[in-house]
Amino acid sequence: MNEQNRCIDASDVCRPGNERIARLVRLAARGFNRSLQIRLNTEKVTFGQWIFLRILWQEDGLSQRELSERAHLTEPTAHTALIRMEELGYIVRRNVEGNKRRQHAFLTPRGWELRDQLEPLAVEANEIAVAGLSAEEQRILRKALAVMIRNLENDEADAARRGVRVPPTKGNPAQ
Amino acid sequence: MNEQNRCIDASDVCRPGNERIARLVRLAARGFNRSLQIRLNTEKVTFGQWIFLRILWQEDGLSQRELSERAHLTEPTAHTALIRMEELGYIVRRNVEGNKRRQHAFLTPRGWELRDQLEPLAVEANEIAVAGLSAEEQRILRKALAVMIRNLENDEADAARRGVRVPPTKGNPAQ
DNA sequence: TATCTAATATTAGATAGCTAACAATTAATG
DNA sequence: CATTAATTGTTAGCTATCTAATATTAGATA
Repeated sequence: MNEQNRCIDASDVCRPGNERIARLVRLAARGFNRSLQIRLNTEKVTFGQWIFLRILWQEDGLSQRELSERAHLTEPTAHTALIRMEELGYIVRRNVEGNKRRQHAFLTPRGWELRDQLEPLAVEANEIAVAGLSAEEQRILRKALAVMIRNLENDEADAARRGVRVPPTKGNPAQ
Repeated sequence: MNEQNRCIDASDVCRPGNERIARLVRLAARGFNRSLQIRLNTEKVTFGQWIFLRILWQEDGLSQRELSERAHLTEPTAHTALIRMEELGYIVRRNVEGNKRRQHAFLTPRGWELRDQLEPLAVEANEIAVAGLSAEEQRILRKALAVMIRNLENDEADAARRGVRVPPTKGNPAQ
C-alpha cells in the first residue's frame, strides 16, 4: 500500500472505479467534522450551532425556514438548534413586519463575539486539512465536489419526480 | 452566481479560502448517502449494513473488531449492525479457533446473493455522481481527498497526544 | 366576508452513530 | 501457579438528524 493511500482500507479498493470516491468523501467529511469539533468544543459550541452561526454572521435576521434551507438541514433540526442557541444567549428569535408566522433569528452581542473567537479556529482546521495540496489541486477539488453535488442533487430530484420516496438517512451515516 | 456553484449557498463563500472545502465535502457526502440510500432501500438494506457487507464480500469471516476498524465505525455500532444483519439472515456470527472472545461474521448464501443485487445499484449511483468529470479530474479528486483525510487523521491524533479529548460527533452532523 | 390553499413553525417519534462503563476471555509477568 | 494487563465484546445512555403529523397564520378566490 503506497503512502498516499495509507488511511484507506481494503473496502475502498475492492472495486475499481468510482465507488471509492464515495468512501473518500465520507471519510473526509468525518475528518472535517472531528477536526472542527475538537476546536469548537473549546468554546462549547456544537457543530450544528456552528453551521447556523456562520450563516447568521453573514446575514443576520434570517427566518427559520431560510436558515434551514441555507444550512441544508430540515426545519425541525433548525428549530431545535435555534431554541438551544436562544437559551444559550447567542441569538434572539422574534417576529418582524407584523408577520406572526415567520420566526427570525437575530444575533446577540454574545453571538457576534463568538465570531471572533471561533472563526480563527475553523480557519486553522481547514488550513491543516489542505496542507500539501497545490492551489491548482484545490481548485480542481472544489470544482469536482461542486459537480458531484449538483449531479447528486439532480439524481435525488429525479427520483422524487419518478415517485421514489427518498428514504431517511438517520443516525450518523456520514461518519 | 455562476452555473458551477448553483448548489452552493452563501455560507460557503463568506470566507475566501479553505473553509468552503469543508462545506463542499459535507454536501457531497450527504448527496452520496442519499443517492445510495435511494437505491439500497429497494432491497431493504440500510447504509450501515451496506458498509459492513461490502467489507465482508471482500473478506469473509472477519471479527467484529476488524470490521469496525475497516469501516471506521465504533465497536458498539458494528455490534448492533451485525446483530441486526444476523437477524435478517445475511450473516452468522460465531467463534473460531477456540477463541471465545472474538466474534467472527460469516456471510450466508443470502448475504452473498445481496452482492449481485446491490453492487450494480451502487456502481450506478457513483457513475451518476462523477458524470462530467474527466479522468484527470477524478484522479486529482481522489488524491486530494486522500491527502485531506491523512492530514485530518494526523490532526486528530496530535490532539489526542496533547491530551485533548476528542469530543463526540453525535447525531447526523455530516448531512 | 367566508372559505380554501399555501406557507411557516412546532411537536412527536424513530434511529444510527457516539462515549462510557462493564464483563469476559486471553496473554503476560512475577 | 497466581496475579495483573491487554484484548474483545456487550450493554446502557445520549444526541443530532430525520420523517410525519399537527397547529397557526397569510394569501387567494368565490
